[in-house]
Amino acid sequence: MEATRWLGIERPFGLFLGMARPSGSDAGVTGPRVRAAAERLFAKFGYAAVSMRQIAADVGIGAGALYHYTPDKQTLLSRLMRDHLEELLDAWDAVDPGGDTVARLEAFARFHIRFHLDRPDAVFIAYMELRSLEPGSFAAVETLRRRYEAVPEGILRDGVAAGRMQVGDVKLGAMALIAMLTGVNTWYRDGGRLDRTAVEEIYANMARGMVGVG
Amino acid sequence: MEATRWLGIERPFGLFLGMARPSGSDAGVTGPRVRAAAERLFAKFGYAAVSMRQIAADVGIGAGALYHYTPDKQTLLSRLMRDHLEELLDAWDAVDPGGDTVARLEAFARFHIRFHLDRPDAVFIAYMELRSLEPGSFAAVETLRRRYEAVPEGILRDGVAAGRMQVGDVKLGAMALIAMLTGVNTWYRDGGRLDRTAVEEIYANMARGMVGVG
DNA sequence: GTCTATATATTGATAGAC
DNA sequence: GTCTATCAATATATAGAC
Repeated sequence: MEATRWLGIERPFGLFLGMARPSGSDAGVTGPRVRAAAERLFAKFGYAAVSMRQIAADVGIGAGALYHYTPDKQTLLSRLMRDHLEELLDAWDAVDPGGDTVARLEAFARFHIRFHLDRPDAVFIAYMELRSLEPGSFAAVETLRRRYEAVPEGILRDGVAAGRMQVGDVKLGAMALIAMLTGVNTWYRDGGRLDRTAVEEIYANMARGMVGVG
Repeated sequence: MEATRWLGIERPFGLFLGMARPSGSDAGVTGPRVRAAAERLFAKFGYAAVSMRQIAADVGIGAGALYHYTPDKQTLLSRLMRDHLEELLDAWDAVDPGGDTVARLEAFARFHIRFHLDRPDAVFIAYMELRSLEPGSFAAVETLRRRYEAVPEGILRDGVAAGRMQVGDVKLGAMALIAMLTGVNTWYRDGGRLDRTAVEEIYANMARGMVGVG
């Protein structure tokens, strides 16, 4: 059977199950690969420094073919950032233990470190490329970011109200906590002196001390 | 007198004191203006996104004239970063109170916030454009950054040795402290709910709690 | 769904006039 | 010290063949 016939003729999808797919067809898998390549390259070199050709080359397709998966470069960036923050919010909702405020604080600290260490590229982009967003996307991302900041803020407010925590200012305490925890991404490397669990434990203790938990 | 004569004829420098300078002559002041424009634009849009033409336009000269002040764009960036970190180290040496470890910790926290809030553009560049540096410049900047990290590390080590502080790991405590303090730059704005002194006070307290100062 | 070819704009850096 | 003109490279995005 000639390759040209394979490529040119439409066939019912089921015919390809378990078979080598014709090389021109990657329905459903190229999209995610474009996304992954963009995330990796944007994090490594910065949005402005990465060309659509670089992304295409990383995926293994031509530059023109990229535009079947995103209308433009800007949309590629803004979708990465929005999806990252929405996933972050959903993930916390799924693990929030509720109840005791000190327990929630510790759970938040451990969750934040774990989630962020698992996605260093997305985290870096979400913090560094805000300036590369057009106004509309920027506003949407800011809203999501503020919703996440409200999480530790709520925990601290409850903790102070319950007399379990002492902090000069709840809002500042939340910002300080997030900055401290996110900072782990700048130095942690797998295989280093301390593993993730040890790091989580140490930071959870510092988080407690920071807000006056005796 | 014709403008062409003013521009074309060399004159002793003293002749221009107190007079309007001929428009083509800015000896000694254009250099710093190039530097300032680059710092502002790199911080706002990112190194890769800023063109030499943009910098020149901001200064009010043509693109070609820029190359009298820097051999290339990369040198402009690396000099900004190195100078910033050297100034940071010198500034701490000038205010380090020495002696009591808890007093030094508080002094460091206040100093770090103050110094960084005064130079938001340089700080942002120093943290975000490491990836834009060529290997040689990168190594030099990393060395300076590590020297600064050694400051809080030394304070914590002394504090733990003196039994005044408790921290799970000295190195992690130093990194957490720096990240927490630098984070102020992401949200602080003059004229907001709290002024700089109030912010310094609150963060100094959180810093103490973080390392177990009772 | 991918390719090649291309339109149009912009980039960093240099040369030479004044 | 600044200007104008320019080179060679590269950018995003589109059009149309297969």
